[in-house]
This record gives sequence, structure tokens and C-alpha cells, in this order.
Amino acid sequence: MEYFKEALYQWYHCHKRDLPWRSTRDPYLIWVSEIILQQTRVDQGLPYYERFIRQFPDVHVLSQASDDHLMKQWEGLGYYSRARHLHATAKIISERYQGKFPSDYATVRSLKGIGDYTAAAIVSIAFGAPCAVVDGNVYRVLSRFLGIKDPIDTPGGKKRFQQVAEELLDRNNPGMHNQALMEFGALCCTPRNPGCQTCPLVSGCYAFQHKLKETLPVKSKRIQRKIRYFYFLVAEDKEQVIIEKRTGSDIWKHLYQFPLLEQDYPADEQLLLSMPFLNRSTVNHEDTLPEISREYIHQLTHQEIRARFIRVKHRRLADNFPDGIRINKAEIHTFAFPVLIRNYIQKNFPGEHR
DNA sequence: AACTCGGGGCA
DNA sequence: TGCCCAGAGTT
Repeated sequence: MEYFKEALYQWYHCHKRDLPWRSTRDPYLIWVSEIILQQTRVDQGLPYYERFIRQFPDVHVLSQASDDHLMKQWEGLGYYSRARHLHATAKIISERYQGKFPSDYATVRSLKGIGDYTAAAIVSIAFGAPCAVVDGNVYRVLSRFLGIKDPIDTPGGKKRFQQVAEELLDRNNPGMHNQALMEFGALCCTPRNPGCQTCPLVSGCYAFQHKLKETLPVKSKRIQRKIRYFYFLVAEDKEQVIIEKRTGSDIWKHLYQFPLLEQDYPADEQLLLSMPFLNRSTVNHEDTLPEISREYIHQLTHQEIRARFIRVKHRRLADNFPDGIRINKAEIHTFAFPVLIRNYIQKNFPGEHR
């Protein structure tokens, strides 16, 4: 495997991208970048990273941030529990560790939002600790090059890949080794249309020789989507509109939305207009009739959201939203919304965006 | 072990 | 459309 490693490092030296978290060893910055990059492409995460560290340049500033401001910075990035865990962990580091980021794997691994991958990434990159990372890139590169057919989404398979990665690790420079493996998977050994023509490792690649580059790595399960129907009540008058905060164990926790009626099936329009929740917005003869928006379809990994917005323009918003939050429309852009709702807002609420 | 958490990019 | 992305937490 020395051939593999030498060729990989050579490739990395020539082809690595110039990314901001590569020019620092500040564990805080490494940590933030790793959390943002969980299940997120570099191209998508990069602008969020830049803005995030500008807003929160160190762990103390982050620990002092308000929840809403933090979520606003994360708006649109998805997997919002990452932001919550980041916040909680920043407080722990700021208080219990006096702002000094722990440097051993076990302690780092015990922090909220940091699993096996992220702990290994932080301690290897920031502190040079001999820990091997296993992420989607590593699964792909190792399964293809070595012809490992164990599924990557079962405990047994994960254990196998972890062992192989640890055996392969260059203990002289674990951070560089880990990043080289991942960068190679991201740029050359890609999920589809891998660059085998220009690959420096092709001569030893099991998948290439056996024409298995389309079938490796192996996954045992496949995802299935369920469809949910969301009907949002946009109750407003000239100055104000009603929103509420999402709680409970569901998507978009701690983001805001308009008062919601959810169904497992599409609602008939007449039925919709007679919905009890619409009565919360007392419609009287001085108000305009409800307007029902087009259907917004929002694809997520495990579900498809089909949403409509029922907009009621009141002459004067009554005090009948006990669990809602009454805000000035001019402030609506300071709250974090799911992308689906943000899209609606941008088209239907004039004013300064961000 | 199986589910669930988002959003965007790609063929 | 289905799959994937510098995965982690919950049940």
C-alpha cells in the first residue's frame, strides 16, 4: 500500500483546493468547518463558513450568540441540529475548558454534534493525532481501490472500513493523510463519472480492473420518501404578520413558520377554507377573502413537502393567536425560515432582503 | 438496527 | 427521479 499512499500524496500536493480551513490549525476554525461540511458539499458550505467565522470569530463570541441569530446564520444550510449542538458545545468549551479546545480524541468525541468522523478530523488536522477519518469519500475510495464489498451503512461494514482506514493511516502526518484521502474522493474518485482516465491510482484499482466503479461502494438500504401536505396560514394586516416557532421532534426544529395545518392527504379547497384553524384568523366583512397560493413542492431526503399558503389580509389583526408571535413585517427577514417558506416570503413580502 | 434530520447538484 | 454530499443523534 506504500504505492497507494505515495501516489495519493503526490496527487494531493498538486491538486488540493485552497480552502480557508486549510490555512489554519486553530481547532475552533477546524471544528466549525467540519460541522458545516457534514453531509454538505464544500461548494455549498464555503460561503456559510466565511460568514459564520466573520460573525463568530472565536468560541467565546459563539457561546454568547443568541439562538435566533445563530439559526439565522444557518438558514438554508439544513440539518439545523448542527447549529444547536455547535452552540451548546461552544458554551461547554468556553466555560468548562476556559475557551481552550480539548485535544484528545475521547474528550472531543464526547462533545455534542461530534461523532467518530468529526472527532478524528479535528484532532488529526488541528493537533496531529493519529486518528483515521472515515467519511463518504473514504468509503468510496477504499471500497473501490481495495474491492471491499461490505455495505457501508451497517455497523459491521463501518467497522471494517474503520479498521482498514486505521491500518492505512500515515502516522507521520495524519492530518495531511486524512485530507488527501477525502480530497481525492471529492475531486477524482467521485460518486458518478469518476476520473479514472486521469487517476494516478488506476493501475492498482480493483474496481477499475473489475468494472465495478458503478457498483462500489455497496449500500444495503435505500431511502424512501413520504409525502406530507402543509397548509400555512399567513395572517396579516398592514404592518404585522403572525409566525410561530417550530418545536417537537420533526424537521426544521427551532426555525420559524406561519401557523400550520398538516395533513396526510391533499386538502380540498372548500374544505381548506372551512378549516378550524382558519377561524383563528377571524375573517369578517372588512377583511379580504383568503388567497390560496400555488402548491410549493419541496424535496427532502426522507420526505416530500407539498405546501400551500392561505393568505388573509386583515384590516386589523385581532388578538386571537395565543400561540403565535406577532411581528412587524419589516422584521420578517431577521427570522430563520425553512427554504420552502423563505422562497414564499421573498416572492410575497416586499422589502429589504437580509 | 433502523430512522430521521435539509438542501442542493448531478445524470 | 434517485443518489450523494468532509455524519450524528434518537428510538
